[in-house]
Amino acid sequence: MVRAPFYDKNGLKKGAWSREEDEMLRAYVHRYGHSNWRQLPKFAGLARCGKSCRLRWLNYLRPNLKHGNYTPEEEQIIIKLHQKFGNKWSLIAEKLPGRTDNEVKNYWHSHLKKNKEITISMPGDSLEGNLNETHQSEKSECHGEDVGNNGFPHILESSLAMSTEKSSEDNYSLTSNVALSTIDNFLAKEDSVPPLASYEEFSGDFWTEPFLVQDTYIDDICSGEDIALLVPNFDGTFLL
DNA sequence: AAAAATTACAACCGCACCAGT
DNA sequence: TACTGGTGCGGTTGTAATTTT
Repeated sequence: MVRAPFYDKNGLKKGAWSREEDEMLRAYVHRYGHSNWRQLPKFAGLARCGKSCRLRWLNYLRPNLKHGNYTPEEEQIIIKLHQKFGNKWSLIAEKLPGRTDNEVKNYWHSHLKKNKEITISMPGDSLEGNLNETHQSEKSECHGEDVGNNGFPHILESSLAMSTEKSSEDNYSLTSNVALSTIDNFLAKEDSVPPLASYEEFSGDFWTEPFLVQDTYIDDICSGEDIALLVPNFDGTFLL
């Protein structure tokens, strides 16, 4: 389902990431963080461009990410927020702990876009008005002090309790009443909600503070001695 | 059973924004 | 003020997997 790996004219690898590359990137970020994505692949011993490393980390290797199995609640949030914000995927993803903008975007295009006509006819919504209005307020609301806030009640918890079966147009109608009331509450207090719980637990400032992980995670990535062999120093040498 | 069509999603690309100089 | 480098975001592509014919 991914592009076949290949090397471009500059010798940089493109396409699908191998397990080894994932482990190298994960181990490097774990050890040194990612203050400079452009330099990172060189020090990490990866034949990738920094942009590719960043994308791989953000969309796949980051801790606390969820993959697949969107709950009806999540589905409804995406629909609602898309009505409100339009294609502001990063903004929408902020409200969905463990989801990335890329994943939300993909999900929208592959699952929800076709339901748009149904969705926008739901009562209580003034789509155009909301879009214009919220895009105006968005700058201050989402790039200011309230960025990353998350008032949505227990998405992760409810996700676990819910069936893991993928949502469909059928359960869309079944769950919409309950889900929408929850989501409306969520959206109503959106301006005063706390930061993403999952990331807060992980680190006070995910991007600038040292990488903190659970023991299980460390055990996982350090289980093989090859990992230790792959961890480079900033001077270009490698730790053994 | 095979071919064709469709779906799902990881990854790439280009552009915009921001900070530093 | 203009330029440069780094980063983030949104759109798009490529292709494996799945479904339909």
